[in-house]
Amino acid sequence: MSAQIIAIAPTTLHEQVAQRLRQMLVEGHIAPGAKLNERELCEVLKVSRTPLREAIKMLAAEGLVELLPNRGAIALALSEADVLHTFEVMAGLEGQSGELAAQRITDAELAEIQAMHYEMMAAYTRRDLSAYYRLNAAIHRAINAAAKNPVLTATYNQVNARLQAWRFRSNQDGEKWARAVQEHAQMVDALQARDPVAMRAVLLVHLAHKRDVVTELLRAPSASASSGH
Amino acid sequence: MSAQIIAIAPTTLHEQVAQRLRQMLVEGHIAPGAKLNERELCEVLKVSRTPLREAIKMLAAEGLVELLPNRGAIALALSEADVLHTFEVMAGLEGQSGELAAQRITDAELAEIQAMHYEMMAAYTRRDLSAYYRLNAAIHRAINAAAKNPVLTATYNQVNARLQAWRFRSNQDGEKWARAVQEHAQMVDALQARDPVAMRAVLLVHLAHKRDVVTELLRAPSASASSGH
DNA sequence: TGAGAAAATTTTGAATACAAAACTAAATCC
DNA sequence: GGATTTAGTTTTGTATTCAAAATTTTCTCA
Repeated sequence: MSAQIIAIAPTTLHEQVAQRLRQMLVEGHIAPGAKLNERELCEVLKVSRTPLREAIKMLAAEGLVELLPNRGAIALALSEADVLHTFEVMAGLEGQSGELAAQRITDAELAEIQAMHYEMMAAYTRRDLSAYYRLNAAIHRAINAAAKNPVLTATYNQVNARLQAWRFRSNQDGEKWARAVQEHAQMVDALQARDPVAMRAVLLVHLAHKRDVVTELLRAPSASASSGH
Repeated sequence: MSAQIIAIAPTTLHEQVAQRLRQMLVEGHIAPGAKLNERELCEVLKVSRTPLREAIKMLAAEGLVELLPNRGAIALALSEADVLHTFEVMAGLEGQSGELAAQRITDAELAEIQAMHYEMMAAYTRRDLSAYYRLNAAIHRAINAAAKNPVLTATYNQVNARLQAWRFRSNQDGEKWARAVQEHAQMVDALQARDPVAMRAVLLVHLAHKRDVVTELLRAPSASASSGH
């Protein structure tokens, strides 16, 4: 009881600041390429520069911001080539996640993923984009967890964070959405069959398609206006 | 000319401190699990606490140290399970590196890797462990570079850094050393044949064997005494 | 008017100062 | 004597201050 309170207890200030900045970057409140003004952020976050700067250094190590010596930090702005490279790595990590998950998933974990899959189908049927995104992310997280490798999970999350700003606004059209849903069904099948090879294959295809959706969007100049939230 | 000087020019202090700490951690000058005393490190590195703390935060984000709220930082101390998990991820990343390298390597890059391979064979024949390590690392770096994916390279380097402290002292016996050399020959063959599947397979095996060498060492309590340098 | 130089301002980088938490050790009590 | 409490010290976390670099603005001169 008291142990739980301690576990939840407020962490250090720089940790909290890092968390909030991460959120602001991922949700696009700080635009890609935008300068992180220390004075401004101090006022917004109500902290002094010391913990703010420590947080910025952490985000730099995570690859979410870039440090320019004597010029502060700017929010990560991925070029198209960067996006392709990042998706390539993500595909490898997701593929491995799936491969390991198929080997290590428990019946309970599988049942939960199946349940979330049905919920996602419901959201898809209703064209409820917000719920769909939430469940989609939860399923991918669950697959990752089923791989039972915390290092893989951490690496995956870190690389994935850099893409979140884009995925957040990836409003795919009907055909591609249907395709993604179908791929998700194949994932559940592969997990049920405990087939690592099939699982890896599905996830590689799935990520390649996600990549195509994002790069298409990247080429459309009106991209910045669209958002599901 | 002057542009090059500027490019090499001294970076910020926290960046330099991070670099030196990284080195100290990887080379074991700071033992795994040891506390990073800020006062001490300030004196050793001749800097104030501000840039030191910023550097420590970066290393924490990289996973080289662990932050304990109100207790400072300790050097990463991997359990055997951590090492296994890390090698699993490394295998995936190296496998992908090899796969991509086989598809994208240029003739010049291949020639250089072949040359380094022969140099490594010479070092092996002379049982020159130091030169062997250096060339071995250079070859793996070259394969990674041939994959032409900077995100993959960065991810690989970051995960790999956590294992460096162990590899540094992985004094393998004759039989395993011979096996590793043989695997390297297979890599060169696979690259020459531009065979991504074979390349991936060789690297997965190679990493599995490296993992076995390190875990064996990890179980031997006298591990801390041995070192090749 | 406009390009370039110089001064003022802002902003970042680093050191110092202060506050709070954790650790150490002495002292007290049973 | 041993355990516990309490005072003292150390160490970490955060705020503030100082210095240097970069940016902006103003001024000068063609």
